[in-house]
Amino acid sequence: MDNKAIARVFEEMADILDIQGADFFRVNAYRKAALTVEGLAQDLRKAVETSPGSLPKIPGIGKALEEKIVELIQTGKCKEHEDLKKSFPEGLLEMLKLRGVGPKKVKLFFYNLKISTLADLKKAAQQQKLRELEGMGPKSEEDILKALEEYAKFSSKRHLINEALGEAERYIEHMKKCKYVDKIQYAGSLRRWQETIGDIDVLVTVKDPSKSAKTVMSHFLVYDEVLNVVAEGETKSTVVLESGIDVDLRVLEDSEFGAALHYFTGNKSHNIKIRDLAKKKGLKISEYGVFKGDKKIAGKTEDEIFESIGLPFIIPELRKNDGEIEYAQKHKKFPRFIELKDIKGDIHSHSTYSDGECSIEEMADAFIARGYEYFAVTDHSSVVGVTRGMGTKDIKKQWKEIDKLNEKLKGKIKIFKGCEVDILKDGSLDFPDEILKELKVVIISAHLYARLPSDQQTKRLISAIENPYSRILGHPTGRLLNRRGEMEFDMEKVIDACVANDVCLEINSHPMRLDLTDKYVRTAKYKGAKFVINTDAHNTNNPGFMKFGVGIARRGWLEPKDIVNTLPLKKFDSAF
DNA sequence: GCCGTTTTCGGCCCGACTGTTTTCAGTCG
Repeated sequence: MDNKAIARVFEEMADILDIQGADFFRVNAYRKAALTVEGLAQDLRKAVETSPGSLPKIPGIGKALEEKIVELIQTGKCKEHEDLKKSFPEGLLEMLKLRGVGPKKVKLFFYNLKISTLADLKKAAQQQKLRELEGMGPKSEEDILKALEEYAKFSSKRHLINEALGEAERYIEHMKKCKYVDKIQYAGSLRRWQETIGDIDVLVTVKDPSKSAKTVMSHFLVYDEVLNVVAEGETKSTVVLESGIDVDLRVLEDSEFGAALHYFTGNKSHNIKIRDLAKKKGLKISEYGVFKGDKKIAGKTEDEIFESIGLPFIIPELRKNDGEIEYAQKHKKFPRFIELKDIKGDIHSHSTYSDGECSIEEMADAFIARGYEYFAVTDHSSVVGVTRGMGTKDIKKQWKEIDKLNEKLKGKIKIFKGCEVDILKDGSLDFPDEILKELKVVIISAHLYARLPSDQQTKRLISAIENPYSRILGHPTGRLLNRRGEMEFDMEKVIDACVANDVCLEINSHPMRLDLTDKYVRTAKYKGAKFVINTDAHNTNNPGFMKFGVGIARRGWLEPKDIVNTLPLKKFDSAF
């Protein structure tokens, strides 16, 4: 049982306990533990193997939860979880996913009307039986039907970051057409550059709030793409867009903007910790500001908020209560993390020589437009049928074309010869050495045999990493967001092999991949790994994905020196 | 269930909006 599965068990236990009406703080402890376990880079299975019966101290995991983790790993089950499940029909938990339905309502429906599935619930709402229950009325029935429809339509998929960002930017453009809008900024998981996005939070300040706040709010609701208005208030409204994504708008006074920006950017557990710190200093922090008694002492900027509790500014990407607050307390200063402007080239791209949509020259123009000094063409090797990979003849033809283009584009951009060569089942590479040795950028990637047993997969990857021509391990876990999970292998051993063999780990910026992800990036950094951030561009628009990879790198605490393609051309050419 | 410069008990972030209510509980973020 891996970390993710353990987290799911804790989450499920929290849900069941919640419905049963268990102590709120106990329920919360399970939820917090689920989040913590899911975010851990360290594989708990391994921790239990090395020292059975005990785990390293993990914040939020005490004796009881630690025992459950050990039990889950050793037996695949946990007695208390099984017992809880027995007391409950399965469908009950799915009801919690409906908008506006929480544990109390599920309990109400189940114990009064024996409703245990979404289908039952729909029937009861249609037959107007829900309104007979305490606290329910015709409107709540209508809301339930709406929520069921929404759930069926959009399921529970999270949104890819490029889609969410596009929606946010278009919405903000719309808002800017309202003349009373002053400052406007998206916050939330999008501002943290999280890999997938649940909903979009937008904050605006208005000029002369008493007169114009209402106008701004109505402007928010009349956007073309709004499918549904979920909530509508004076300072806060929520809508669902046609694409299924929620947008929350908060209307603020200028003096509150920093406090609100901080509050709506941090994840829940970062915010709780910050508020807790403030409390210990005799202060109170809310989205409206920092208060000492009744007196407001800060709120206009985020800097003020951090300053009020004696911390340096924490970049949005780190605000997930993952050690950033403790680091800030201890060091009073963060290193300068990687930024988009530090990237000098993109060394993973495709052309019509394999599954790319554009010629090498078209790709070159796209990279020149981004101000890069170099890029690498790394088309696929032949084994992956769907990618129309290159054979030996094709790649030699490609070299000639690259040589010609390098003449033509001299002074504008340098094109490096490369290949995204497939890792075969036994760990050997899909091109012979005499080809590989001619290449500047050899990316080794696994596209096939994703389901090998973990041991065998680890061996396969390490054997490929040990090939003297390997330079970059491409999209290491092979996951596709919302579509398929990570390959199973021993990440720590693979990272160690990369460090030992001077192979860089790729942060693949494609929004569907974002692979490696932040937690592994951080582990790898502390093991001394080097990284590249690439877009895996298949057309001339894809180079724009670079910012997402940079976001992941920042979330993983990377500095420019950790990343090879921050090197200017000459240094890159001699050092890589 | 977790945790401790309020330390082994008694806390545990804080506020907006909604529907069903005549003052509030539930949900959400």
